[in-house]
Amino acid sequence: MSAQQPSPKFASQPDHIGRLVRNAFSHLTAELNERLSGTHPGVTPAQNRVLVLIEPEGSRPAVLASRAEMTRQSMHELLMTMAAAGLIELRPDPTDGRAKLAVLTAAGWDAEREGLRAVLALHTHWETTLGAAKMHTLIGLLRELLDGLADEPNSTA
Amino acid sequence: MSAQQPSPKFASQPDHIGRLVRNAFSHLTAELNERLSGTHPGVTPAQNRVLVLIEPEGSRPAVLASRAEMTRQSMHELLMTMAAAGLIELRPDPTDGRAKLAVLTAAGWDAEREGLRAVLALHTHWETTLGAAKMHTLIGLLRELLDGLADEPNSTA
DNA sequence: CCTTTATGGTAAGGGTACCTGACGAGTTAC
DNA sequence: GTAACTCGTCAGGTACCCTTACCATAAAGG
Repeated sequence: MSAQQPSPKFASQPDHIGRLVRNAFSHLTAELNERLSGTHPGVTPAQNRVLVLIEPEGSRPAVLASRAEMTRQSMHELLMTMAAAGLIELRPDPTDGRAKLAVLTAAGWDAEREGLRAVLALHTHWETTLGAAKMHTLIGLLRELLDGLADEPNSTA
Repeated sequence: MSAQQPSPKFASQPDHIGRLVRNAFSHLTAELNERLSGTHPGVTPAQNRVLVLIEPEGSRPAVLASRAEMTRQSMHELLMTMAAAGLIELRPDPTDGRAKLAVLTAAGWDAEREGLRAVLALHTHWETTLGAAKMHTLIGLLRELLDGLADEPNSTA
């Protein structure tokens, strides 16, 4: 079976971009989870992402789904959970008998603000760790990379 | 319920570090998935991560779990799936009656190599998009950030 | 030797976050 | 008015994690 273990392969693989981005993401979610654990325990990362997508007037689930790049069904489940948690309210859309509107409750607004505050704290933390200048460079490079990738017609798009 | 929608809040939130890292991670997984979809359809991201952790002589599930920073149980499930898929083989550890050794099969070695190749291709792609010099800077900054975060005694650690 | 204590795997049961496919109800276009 | 489309939603499934509990083996102490 294991006919081939020629190279060390275990040491021959330092930090590549994949591992770095993955680890940064891990740190990100871990730190955000921790920062939010004391305040709104029930608000999951996915829910937090949805919170900031909901407009003040209320948003349609299908619109949110496309904004968040997921299926209507996934968004539906997320919204049901959030409604059960009291973060949003689902009311019928007066302009369309099929549709509904997801609107933030007071608790939802609070949760959203907490989430943004946590992101800001994370930013500050990382900026302290890395230094303001380097942080600025890092953000610029990431943005440039993502813009570049988004502009490509082929592949993942 | 929605008693407070004072600030625009929808436009007032540009690219922060959280969104950037998250998006980079999304691009990463999407691109890797696509690159790997043609070759070994059954190898999931989590499995790929485990593949590179298995030593040539075979590794104990408990060791892999701590390396991957998950519970023994989660690693166990992952390994069972991978064994069913023919990527690894679980044999009893001759030096410890309780333990088992996960060893890569030929298919496992192939899958691992495909994974690494995909990461390399991704690196090349991003390097092309961003430019070699900037890519180098980006990698350096990410590594520096992660090192800095890892050195901190408090919080997430 | 024999018993306590640690450790390795694993069975049972949960939960989140996604997916596809199908369907009825309402809307829009012809 | 009916055909085509879109909306939310039900049903069912997958990947990847978790805690709790149990049993077998191993190691260490008396």
